[in-house]
Formats: sequence, C-alpha cells, structure tokens
Amino acid sequence: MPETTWNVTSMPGLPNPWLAQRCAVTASAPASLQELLHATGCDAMADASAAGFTVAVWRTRAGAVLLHEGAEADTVHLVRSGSFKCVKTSEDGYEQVLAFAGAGEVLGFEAVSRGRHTTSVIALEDSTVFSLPLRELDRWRQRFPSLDRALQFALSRQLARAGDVAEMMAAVAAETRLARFLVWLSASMAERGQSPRRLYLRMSRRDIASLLGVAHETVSRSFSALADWGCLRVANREVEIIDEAALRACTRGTRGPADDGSVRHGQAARLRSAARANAIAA
Amino acid sequence: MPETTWNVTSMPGLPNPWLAQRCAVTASAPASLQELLHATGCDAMADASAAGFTVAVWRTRAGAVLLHEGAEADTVHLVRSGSFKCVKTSEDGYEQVLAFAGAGEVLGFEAVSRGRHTTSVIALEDSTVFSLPLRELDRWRQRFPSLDRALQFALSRQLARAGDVAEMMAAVAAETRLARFLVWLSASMAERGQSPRRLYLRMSRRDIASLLGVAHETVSRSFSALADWGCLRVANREVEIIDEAALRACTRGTRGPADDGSVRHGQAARLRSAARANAIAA
DNA sequence: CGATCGTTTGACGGTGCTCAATCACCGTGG
DNA sequence: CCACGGTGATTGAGCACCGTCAAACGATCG
Repeated sequence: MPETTWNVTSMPGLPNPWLAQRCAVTASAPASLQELLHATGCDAMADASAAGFTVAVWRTRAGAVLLHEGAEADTVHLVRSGSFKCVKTSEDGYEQVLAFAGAGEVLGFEAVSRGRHTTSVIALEDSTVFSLPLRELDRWRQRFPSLDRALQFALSRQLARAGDVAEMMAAVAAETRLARFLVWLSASMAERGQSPRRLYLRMSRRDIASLLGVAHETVSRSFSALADWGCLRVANREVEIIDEAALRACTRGTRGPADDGSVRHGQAARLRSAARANAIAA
Repeated sequence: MPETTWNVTSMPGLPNPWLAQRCAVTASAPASLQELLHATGCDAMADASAAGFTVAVWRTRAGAVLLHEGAEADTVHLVRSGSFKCVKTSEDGYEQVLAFAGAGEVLGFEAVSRGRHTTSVIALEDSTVFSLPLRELDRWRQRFPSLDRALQFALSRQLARAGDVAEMMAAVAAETRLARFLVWLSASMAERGQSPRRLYLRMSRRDIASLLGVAHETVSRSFSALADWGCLRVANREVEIIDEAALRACTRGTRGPADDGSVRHGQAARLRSAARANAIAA
C-alpha cells in the first residue's frame, strides 16, 4: 500500500484566506467493515457478504486539516481513533468551534445537502478516520445493511450531540458552562471505556472558550473557580474530577422557569454555595 | 379514514413534571411518497414501484406537543407544513429552545441512537407531519431508494442547521445574534419560496431569546435597536427587513481573530456606526 | 537557551441580566 | 358594550458578571 502525502498551502477558489492552512493527511492500511462497525459502538453484526470488503483509512497528524470549509465534498469520514474539532472560520479570522468529535463520530455529512463542506475539521491529535466516498456510499449502504445501520446510528448521535452543545452554550454563568462541558466530556470518555474521572483535554482553552461562547480568559478563571470549590484538580490540560456531585450541582442553573417569580439574583454566589453545600454533604 | 384524537394530561414515568403538557395530535389523510419527496426539497424522483404507497400524516394544533422528551421513540417525523420548536426542559422548568423547524425538516431522529427522545417538539402553529414508524423505516428505505435519499438529504441539512444555530449563539453582542437569526430566518423563508423581506415570526420573543441564549428583554431591546438603526420595521410579530445590507453588517462582529492585536473596544458603538455607515452608503 | 505559544491572574469598564412597571392584545364573562 | 384577568412585548434602573486589555508565568520546541 503506497503512502501518498500532499500538502495544501493554498486553496484556490476559497472565499477567504484564513481557510488556507497546511494539511498533512496520509493514506493508511484499509480496514474491514467489522472494525468500522466496532468503532461506531452500534451493535450491528457484519454482513455475511462483507468478507474481503475494506474501507479506506486516512491518518491525520495533530493540527492537520481533514476537511476544508467551502471545499467541494466527495467524502464522508468516520472517526476511528483520535479526536477532532469542527470549526467555522469567519471573515475576520475568528474560529468558532462547533463541536469536538471522537471515535465513532461522523465528519462532513452536512455536505451531502449542500455539496460543499460548511465546516473545517481539524485533528486535535494524531488520528485515523474511515473514509467513505460519497460516490459509492449509497451503493455500499444498500449492499451492507450493517454499514447502513451504523451510519444512521452515528448520524442520530450526531444530532443528539448538537443539542448537547446548545445546552452548554445556553447556560448563564461561565462556570456552569464549563461544568456542563466537563460532565459531557466525562460521559463521552465513559462511553468509550475510558476513565470518567481523569480527563486529558486534547483541546486548548481557546477552543473550549469558543465552543462555550466565552472569552478564553473566562474559561481559565472558571477552571480556577471550580478547582477552588473543590470540584476539580487542574494541572494544565490534565483535569481530575474530585467531587462529581459538586460539579454536577454546578451544571444546574438556567435562566429560570418561564412563569416562576422566585428570587434569582447573584448567580455566581449561588454557584459557590451550591458547590460548597454539596462538598459538605459528602 | 377515522379521526382518532387523544389527550395526554400526564405522562407517567417521565422524570420531571414540566414535561406533562396537553397534547392535541390527530390523524389526517395519508399522503403519497411523491408529496413527501417534494416537501424535503430534495430532487429525487419517486420510484416506479411506489405507486399506491402512502405514509401516515398527523395534524397538530398550535401549542401541541408532538414529541415528548424522555418518551420512548417509535416514530420519526418529517414536517409537511407549519413549524415547530425543539426544546429541552430542565428540572427547574426552563425551556431551552434548540431549534426551529419548518417544512422538510426531520424531527425526532436523535432518538434512533438512544431509544428515547432527547427533546420535546412543540407546534408553533397548526401543522402537519409525515410519520415514519421506526419499525418499518429500514424496510421502506430499502424498498424506495428515493425515500432513502430524501431522508439522508434532510438529515444532512439538519446537521448543517445545528451549526447555524451555534453560530448565532456564539456572537458577542445581542444585536448581532438577533441580526444573524433574522438573516437566517430570511434565508429559510426564501428557500421555501416565501418572501425574504416580510417575515411573520411564529415564535414568541421568549423562544427567540432562549435560542439565542439571552434574556427575552434583551431580544426586545435588540429589536428596537435594529429598528432605530433603520434595518427593520417591527410591529409585534411582523418584521420587515428595510435595509438588508445594514442588517447583514450587524451580523458581523465576532470575538476577533485568534492572533490579531488590533483595538476592539465598545462592540455596541461599533454596531451602531456599522449600521449607519451602510445606510448612508445605500 | 531564546522564541513562541498557551495559560493564569489582575484591573477596569461596559453590556446584559434581574427586577419592576407599563402598555397592547385577546378571549372570557359580566 | 365594557370590565376583567392573562399573556406577551416594551422600556427603565441598578448592579453583577464577563469581555477587554495588560502583564507575568509556564510549557514546548526549535
């Protein structure tokens, strides 16, 4: 299997210059359908007729751009290992992070309806993806019902995750947003069989800030606050959840019920006491 | 065709009492596959073998709950006419709006991966939906490739829309968020062949506020501001876009590029002058 | 070891959230 | 017919939180 490598320093025809970034994506050994199904976490069994059938696998280095916003779409990817961020880059160069994606997640499917990718996808670490050519996809799905089921399952999860992201961004207090993000991340790790307690953040503070819709300094402050309140132990990108109940208490706190007249002033003070109360109760 | 009607005043087994709401959903005359395909906006042609094949149609009154968060999922819906809001209800009763959905959009597909619905879906006006039973869906998709294509197309668009929502919520200034929402809504109306200038908002200010992640008073103030700046004419729920260029100017404004050191102070003042500058230029 | 980037912490000012009052709109019932 | 709540929308006032700017520190990599 020849290893093809290419670098894209400029993407002619793209609307804005910020999209031009170095791209380091290489082909790797193809994988069996069985392995793809396993990655999705869907319990579908490989079809009998799938013997010998393989799907292409690509390797991406940390920081590499797997999909370019605005580029023509010919492939859908499914994460095999590693992690990615999905971003929209605006004219002034601001990177809005829409989601983080780990093993089993679909990348680039939005392009099916528009022909072009609506987001850029960037690897947060050295990663591998299954590549499904759009040209063949319909045929493959018809031939291998298990592949079809796995894809529908993954798409469904993608939609659910989009809702989760909105829920994180919608919180009032910055600490609440971060707490929700960490609980979400913890759950994601648990789903993949990793420790829900000890988290290693593959993304920068700035990326987290972008996802949550706050300034990156505020994320830093929120980490410190949650650590002060005894929820976390933070060392750079290593986060340990000390008191899950207290952290979960911090995830509560919305804009309040539509028709409730109760007093609801000083969100930050409320959060502090909530975390403390939970710490004492434990 | 008998018209079956039922009312659900309480949903036993649901985690929280706020989810219990009156539900007024009735069966209507089934529709052809051809009509379903047309609703999606996908250009797939109906299959030859689809003659006589029909899908169930439901009618929902304004305010009715089509899908209950936490309820077991057995159906996927596709909007035929009208509009809906998708909400997550938290323990304290706050309704977080995740999205608004119009004709051609998929409702309830997130449940495929989790078995239960993760959001409630509420009709904003009298509406109709195509109902696709999950039990039959895989079989139908296999028998009618055009149905399959339409569904994939709609799912893809759903994912793209989730990104749009994140983009709206991510903006710094409240006026920017509202401006993005209005531009988005205008584009949605145009896609469906309606006027992109004169908008009738089916949702309340509170719903908009929830989607954008701000207080509903702030939405009201932002409407007034955009009207003052000559972008809009606002009369209750009727909105006319007077100066699209000025409105579009208000959609710009992010947290600024990652590595740019230029001065960026007083977002509100910037917006005012941006809208004015555009108004003068025109 | 210097350069660059990411992270943390501080200070200050502005924006938006909370609370509150008012008005408009609407269906109901006196 | 108009009073009567009820809901939704608008506007104002005060203050808390977070964004902006700035500087220092730490990590990583050449």
